[in-house]
Amino acid sequence: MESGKGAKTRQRILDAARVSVLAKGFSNTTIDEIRAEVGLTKSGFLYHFEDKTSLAKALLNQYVAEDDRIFDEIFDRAAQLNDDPLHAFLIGLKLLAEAMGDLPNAHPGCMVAAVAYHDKQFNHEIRDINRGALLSWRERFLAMLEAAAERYPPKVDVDLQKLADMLSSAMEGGIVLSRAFDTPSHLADQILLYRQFVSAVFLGTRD
Amino acid sequence: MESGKGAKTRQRILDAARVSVLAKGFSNTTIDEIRAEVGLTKSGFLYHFEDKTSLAKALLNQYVAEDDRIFDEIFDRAAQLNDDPLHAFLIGLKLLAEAMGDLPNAHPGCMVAAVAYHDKQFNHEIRDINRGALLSWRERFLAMLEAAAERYPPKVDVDLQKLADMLSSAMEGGIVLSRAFDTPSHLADQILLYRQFVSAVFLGTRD
DNA sequence: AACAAACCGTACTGTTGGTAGGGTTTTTGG
DNA sequence: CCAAAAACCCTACCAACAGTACGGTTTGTT
Repeated sequence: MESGKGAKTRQRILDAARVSVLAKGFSNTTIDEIRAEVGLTKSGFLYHFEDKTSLAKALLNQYVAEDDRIFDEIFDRAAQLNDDPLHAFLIGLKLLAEAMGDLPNAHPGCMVAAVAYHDKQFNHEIRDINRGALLSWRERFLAMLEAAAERYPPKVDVDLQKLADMLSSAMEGGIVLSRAFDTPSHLADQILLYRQFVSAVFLGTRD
Repeated sequence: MESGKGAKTRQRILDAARVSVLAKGFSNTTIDEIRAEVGLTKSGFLYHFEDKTSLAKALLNQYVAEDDRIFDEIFDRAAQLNDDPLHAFLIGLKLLAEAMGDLPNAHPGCMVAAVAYHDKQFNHEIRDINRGALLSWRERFLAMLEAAAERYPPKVDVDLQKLADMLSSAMEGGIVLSRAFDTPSHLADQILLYRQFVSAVFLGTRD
């Protein structure tokens, strides 16, 4: 049971760090800044995280976990709304677009991409978490695509694994656009375009 | 005529900076590191760039310019190979995928995304360059899509501007995947998937 | 030769990440 | 309630880095 006071402080550190990192990037977020926000001394901070890399690791892990929860929620609900695997996936994508429309900064992709771009700076452990998250998303989406493909023979010759990766890619790319233009809707737009492609692949473009 | 010795040194600084920034991110690239690579003293470096932000600006500007050149080259050549606007675009996408397949790190998207993620750290000037680049890509791709749409009535109800942005998004997302998995081919794959979507939009999915 | 551009040298400031180690308060289990 | 462990605080320090300041020297151009 990790419900002591320390766990709560640790979480407050992670919350403060998340805000700053998503706003300014990891390197531009200082320990002193986070420590002040939480109301700790430097020693207090270092009691919870031995160094900044350790903080990055915890931050990324938490993000990935939260992400899995969100995906579970959305696609489970979509599956409830429609028994057909393809249409459940399409409904899930619409729900996903809605969910991401307001808060692109809250999406884990931000954190994953932020880490992917920092690259060499981080140790192997963190890079593995990153890669692992992308791989788990691939498996998740691929399973749904394969289920859809069984009932609907694809009308476009695509590699389903790449098509699965395309959703991750669309989210990462959509986040870049959203941040550059400072308009969150771009992320939702890209997810919906992906949805149209999936629809075209399995259902064709017939009116 | 900017062909003096200073301009050459300046370029050597930019070249060295590019390598480090793409490998480790901007914040993790030190002036001292670049200076040593070029064989300068710190004073010598600061003679060419008054501070690190000025270097970032020059780096981004050069990247965007180089990018425009590459796009010009590829899509001009594609237009030569086929008079039809749609097929010229599709050919261009294939050439683009080939060109990006080997060297995803060389793509400006890396730099643009790196800046987009750093965000607040940079001044408005740099953010504007970034946004301007994405806007110019949008216009470029949109023009080709509109030309295609005139001859081929879209079979999928898509906003052409968003479809234009989707290519930028696919490249940015593809770069994230390529870097995370350390396999350059992901970028090419995502461009080719985008190509298949464009084909489906204008030509349909009929065999 | 004159002048400016392209550097070098040195010394210094402030911020940040991180180390070291002892001290104090708070929480918790027996 | 009491002892031990957890959760902090305090002070001092180091090294890396960005940036300032400013005078001096070399190199290229005309």
